Amino acid sequence: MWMSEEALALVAQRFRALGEPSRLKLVRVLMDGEKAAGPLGEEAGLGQANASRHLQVLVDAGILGRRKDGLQVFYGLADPALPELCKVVCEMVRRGHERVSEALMPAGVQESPSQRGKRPRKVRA
Amino acid sequence: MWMSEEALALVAQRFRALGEPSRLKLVRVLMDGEKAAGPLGEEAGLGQANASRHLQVLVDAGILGRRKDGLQVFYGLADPALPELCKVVCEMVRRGHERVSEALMPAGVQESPSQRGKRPRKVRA
DNA sequence: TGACTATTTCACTATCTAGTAATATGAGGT
DNA sequence: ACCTCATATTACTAGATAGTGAAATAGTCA
Repeated sequence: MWMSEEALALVAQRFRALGEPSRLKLVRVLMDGEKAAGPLGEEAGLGQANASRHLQVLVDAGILGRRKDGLQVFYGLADPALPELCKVVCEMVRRGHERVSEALMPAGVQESPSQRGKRPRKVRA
Repeated sequence: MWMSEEALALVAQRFRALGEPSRLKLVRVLMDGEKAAGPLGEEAGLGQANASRHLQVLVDAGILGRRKDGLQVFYGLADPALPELCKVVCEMVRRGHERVSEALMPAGVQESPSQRGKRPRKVRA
């Protein structure tokens, strides 16, 4: 329709890069401005090696950019649309949480009685 | 700062749910309107079990909603902001792809010469 | 050059995830 | 009740990923 297989993979890559709490912490710290890898990882509560790898993932996904200055490597947001993006998702989460955490329905869509409280089975907690 | 640990996990969950090409295909199909699981999975090119599981992930993440009608289960987008969200990310990808796929820099940020073509090493293809 | 420092990479384990085939569940029709 | 269809769930395998600590690498300063 309106997207190639390859472009789809790129979009997925970006979404997935933002799909780990640790990486979101890094991004959040960088909202205030660029920061060196050391303090950045520390502020996000990550080990050094771990932070480095997550930063690499974010750079590979085009979320972050890097700048070397002397001994340090500074990271910063690579796209001005990123705060907007996070804002949209945060609002989605907020909207979603006004309702019961499961029963999120699109307009006019309602769950059949059989799914409500009938069978606890194993609801994939 | 402006987000609890728990909220961060929820945001990450949503991002991660959109971080797989198969799931993006499902979402893309649903842009036109709700559809039953069978045709939906088929149109996305997924096996039955696989589609079902991906749909569950999307519902759990609050991306999709479901409606049972007789034998069939119809899925639909659960949040009106979703198309907007995808649009923003697609534009990010487009912007990022105008440049060389690696050298995405934030404003005024430039890579040190040592990182450019010097060490091929193992660039995490 | 040589020592020092910030950062990245390596080795490893544990956890998670995608995909597939087979089975179970649940609703309708006969 | 039985049988069938649509969907969901369950093993199971293979591959990816997070986390950690030790070691290597790149850059700076004496």
